[in-house]
Amino acid sequence: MGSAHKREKKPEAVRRALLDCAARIAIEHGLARVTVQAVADAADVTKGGLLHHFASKQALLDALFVDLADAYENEIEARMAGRRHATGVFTRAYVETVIADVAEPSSRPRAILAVLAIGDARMRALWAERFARMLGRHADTDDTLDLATLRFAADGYWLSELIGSDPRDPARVRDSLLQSIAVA
Amino acid sequence: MGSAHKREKKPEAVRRALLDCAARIAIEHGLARVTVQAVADAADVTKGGLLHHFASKQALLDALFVDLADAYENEIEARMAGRRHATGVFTRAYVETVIADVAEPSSRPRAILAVLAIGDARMRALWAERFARMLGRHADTDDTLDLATLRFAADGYWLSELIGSDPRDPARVRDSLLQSIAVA
DNA sequence: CCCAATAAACCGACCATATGGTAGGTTTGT
DNA sequence: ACAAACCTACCATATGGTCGGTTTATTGGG
Repeated sequence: MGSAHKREKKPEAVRRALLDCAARIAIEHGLARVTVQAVADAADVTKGGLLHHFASKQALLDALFVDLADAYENEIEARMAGRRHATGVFTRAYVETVIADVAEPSSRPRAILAVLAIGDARMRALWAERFARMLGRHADTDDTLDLATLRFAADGYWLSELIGSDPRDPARVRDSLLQSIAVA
Repeated sequence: MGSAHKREKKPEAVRRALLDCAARIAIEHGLARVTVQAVADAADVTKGGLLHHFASKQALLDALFVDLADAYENEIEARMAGRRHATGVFTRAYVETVIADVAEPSSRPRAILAVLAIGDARMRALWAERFARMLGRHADTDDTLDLATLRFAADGYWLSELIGSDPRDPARVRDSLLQSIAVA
């Protein structure tokens, strides 16, 4: 409700809340129900309040995309830190990150990212470009078809969990995939 | 334009056109732009005309879902026809079908299905249920984790092609996956 | 074989609501 | 006092949907 102007002002927190709420609505109910009003309500702010932080709905979604994509990439890079620069380092971190996303029911950056990217053609391009850059950075260690296939498998598993079509134990799938990297 | 009431009436063709146009808009521009008006325009019918065939927008999307899901399942079953009832028959047909979907730029039932299912929580449930049934029918030959992983890989590849994040040659990916089935 | 009568396909205008966005004011922080 | 955060009220448009009419196809009786 509209009482945020009487309480303490913490714009950074509100901005975060707006992004989080938009993300939650997107996974829980679908992209179509991510309206300015709905997000504002969920974040306990008025529409005007939201539009103060984000110039438009597009800006909101773009910001959400960037926010999630950054978090996602950072997580992968973080998992790579300290490991030997060898074949499959990137793929290993990638698989771990993707599987971790399905294991964590709340806050699923990957899932929301997909809902955004699949639902909107514009975001697809952004995502493709970003991913291509990320992959290019590790082309020397991870550009084989076999490794790509492992990443595909992780993505496919992740997709199946998002939809709920073929439930499998995350740990088992992860171990199975990581073992294949070791072999390759 | 609204001139369909002067020309020959072929309701079946119009119905198909409506479904096809809805599908096309969904992949090309995103689910958000699949409006009753847009679909009607694309199919060269008025809104009233569309609402005559489908009681509501939901009904349109539901029908599209059923239509695509049926076509998809039928294609898999068709690919299985005549093959020995042995380990991996279903997975083999599944992989072939999914890869064929990315190879065919026009008319991509799988892609549209995903756009629908990922974008809307309700459809996700429908898809999950349907897939579970299909899988259950072949549990005796295709319920191992290894085979599931191959299906995941096909899905992941397919997803990457939808977004355009990691382009690979379909035939190569397919052969690589099918070979793994033979081994397993 | 013709021709009403009936049903189905389709249109056009209209409606209520939801939506994204704007403008200007009020409250809080510095 | 000044600016940033936030709200209220408002606007134009888009959207899903309804309703009654018009056009085409089908069908049964003479």
